[in-house]
Amino acid sequence: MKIATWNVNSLKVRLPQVLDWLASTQADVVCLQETKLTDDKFPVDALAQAGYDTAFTGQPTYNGVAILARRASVGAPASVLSGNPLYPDEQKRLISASVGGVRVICAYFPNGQAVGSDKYGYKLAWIDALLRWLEPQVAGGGEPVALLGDFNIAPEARDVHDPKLWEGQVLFSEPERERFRALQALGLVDAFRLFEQPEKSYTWWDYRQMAFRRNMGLRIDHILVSPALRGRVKACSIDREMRKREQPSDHAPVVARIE
DNA sequence: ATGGCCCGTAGAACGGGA
Repeated sequence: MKIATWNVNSLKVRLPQVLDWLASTQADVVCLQETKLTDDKFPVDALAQAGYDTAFTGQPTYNGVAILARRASVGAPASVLSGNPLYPDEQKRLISASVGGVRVICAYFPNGQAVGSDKYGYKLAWIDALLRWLEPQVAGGGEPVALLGDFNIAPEARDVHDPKLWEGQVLFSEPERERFRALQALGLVDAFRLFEQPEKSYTWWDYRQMAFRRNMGLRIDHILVSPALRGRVKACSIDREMRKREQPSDHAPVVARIE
């Protein structure tokens, strides 16, 4: 089973690319972030025609997350839950569903804007609530858990093109990295780091400064798996191809293969 | 030295992203 996460930065704009990418990768489960679509505008039919059943939650202009499940291989998303019951939030950043025997959690962590800002405080509180909600799910004897999404956290120096420049900045500040470690302390494992990876592997590059061509990026999109899945992960990689296209998302997909 | 882009909502700039 191939599972993936991709911040598409508007599913309306990116739908043709998403359909192309689904056709070429044949991913079984895909978590999307920043759909920026209200539910009435979600492209249910186009994705169904491509072979994917969907679960989604959105709002005007901002945020929005979705889980796509390849009907022929894993069936439709089941037991769909929008949001975190421990953190009522009008921002649509979280959706989870059971797919292919895995509890798939699709998350769009808040950006935080600037360290010390209100949005930064919201980011930390949002993650703390996520931790409280996840703990029993990861520890419990239920379905194995996969947490996929745009975490808006670069966990280590090697995940940042210029760690000195980014030290203390939002996305790489110590309180954010500490929370990433708290997710790991629950038992969740960074699938990407289970394998030998190229140096300077990133998932996001600013649209400005020709950042992609210069590989000035951050690794902020992640796939974390619970202990029961760890041994079943056979590969994990960043798919840079879509970032090379015309009118790309600023994020690249991350893909993991689970046996 | 600074900021340089893209998207949505607009129906011009601006908030937000990261």
